[in-house]
Amino acid sequence: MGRTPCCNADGLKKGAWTADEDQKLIAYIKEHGEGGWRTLPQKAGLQRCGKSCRLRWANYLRPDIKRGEFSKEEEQKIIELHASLGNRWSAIARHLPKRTDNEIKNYWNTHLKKRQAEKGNDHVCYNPDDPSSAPSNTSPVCETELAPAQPTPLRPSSASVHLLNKIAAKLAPSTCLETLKTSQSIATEADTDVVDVSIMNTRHSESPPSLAMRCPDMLRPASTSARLLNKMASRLTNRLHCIDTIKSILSGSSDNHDIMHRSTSVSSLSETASDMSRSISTSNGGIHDQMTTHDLSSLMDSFDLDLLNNWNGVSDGGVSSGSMCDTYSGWESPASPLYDFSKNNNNNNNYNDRLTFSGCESMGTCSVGEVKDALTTTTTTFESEMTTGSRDATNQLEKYFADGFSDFFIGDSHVVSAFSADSKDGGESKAEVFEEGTYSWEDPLFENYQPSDSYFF
DNA sequence: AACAAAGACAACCGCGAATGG
DNA sequence: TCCATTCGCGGTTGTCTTTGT
Repeated sequence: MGRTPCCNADGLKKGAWTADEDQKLIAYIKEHGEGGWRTLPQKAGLQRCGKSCRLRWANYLRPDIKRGEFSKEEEQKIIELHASLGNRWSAIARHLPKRTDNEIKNYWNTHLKKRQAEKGNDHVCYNPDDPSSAPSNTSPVCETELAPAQPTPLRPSSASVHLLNKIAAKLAPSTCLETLKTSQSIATEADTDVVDVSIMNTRHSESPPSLAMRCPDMLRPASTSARLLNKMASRLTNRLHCIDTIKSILSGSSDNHDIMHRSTSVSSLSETASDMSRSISTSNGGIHDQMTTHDLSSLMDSFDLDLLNNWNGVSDGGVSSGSMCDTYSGWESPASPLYDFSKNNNNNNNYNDRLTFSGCESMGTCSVGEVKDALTTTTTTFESEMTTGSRDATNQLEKYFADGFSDFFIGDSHVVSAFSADSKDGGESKAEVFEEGTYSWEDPLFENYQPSDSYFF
């Protein structure tokens, strides 16, 4: 089939971007989010092709990009990754927080390539298609092995918790319960303290045999409904630090067999929310009490947030629109000695201003302020997109769940809903199971609903 | 000071995979 | 299932800056 040119050259500007163009692009994306690159220039008033806009945004304007000198650690990491992955810059970039593939590529070509050649490292030109070109002490690493599934912290607002719970509840089938039960029993055997969510991953150096390993069918590619949600997730959260969390939540919508994903999704929500809760509350004692109320708005108030002025995001994992299942095959084991919140529930600990998160290698560390930004952007964007229905993806989602979106009645037997935890639950996260029936968030007695069973993470 | 060469990096191009009607 | 469209990726080019002569 013929490929249409990415843009009509007539009247479209090329070359260096001006500050004015940058501002237009930033303003548009701030308001409407990423995506729809083909129509974006016209809507944003830019005489550029969509592709140019996307590149400009992705490689230069995105707020979560770290620019400037590469550190020694980053250099070393690039060298190591290049030895394994070759010129797969996007894959390499996933391991370097806040660095773009283009930047890494340029840095390699202008600095490291020559240096490595001078050192006589023969893997400079490693070709993944030609294993013989690989260095003797390394072996080609497949994408699914190296690509980090990057759970990122999310602490939704109370409203967002509801929204996400609605989705999680709608998506979670009764079979999810078995996974939850299984994972809980495994965890009990392995660690009576705190269940690490990585227990449900396909690869974690210290995990017991994962469900996925025992049930390969669980990792089937996402179906149409999953694609729908993938699209929505990417539309809604491309620029967000919490993209992977939401992505993992939403990716649990695969139609039939990927229980693995679904259970991971539910636990990811609660796990990361719990981590976020702990990390923020322990790093800033002044807001701890507010966190226990599940009311993020008060938390935001305490930070004196100005949403429009808090566009300084943090790294996102990037969206690979078609590889959700691939990239969610496992959590990356942190290479650096990140603080493991899942093993430390002592809220009396004193933390530095900068926070680190277990299992979030791509994120590295971030400050309280960055967490705040991520929360702000995530919750406001997610809620507005969900509630206004102004975007295609949202419309599609609402259509998809037209029959009772506001309820969380699942199938014909159970309801599973993931809740973020607070101190009342001992700092843990839980999934609750309700007996058969229809439940409504709008019900004033909602808080009195009694689950028949609860599972803690 | 003038010019050329090299370096650095933003931006572009084309391909292929993913997506959706 | 087909096929037009969209998007992401990796290679390459263009342009500006720095360095050397």
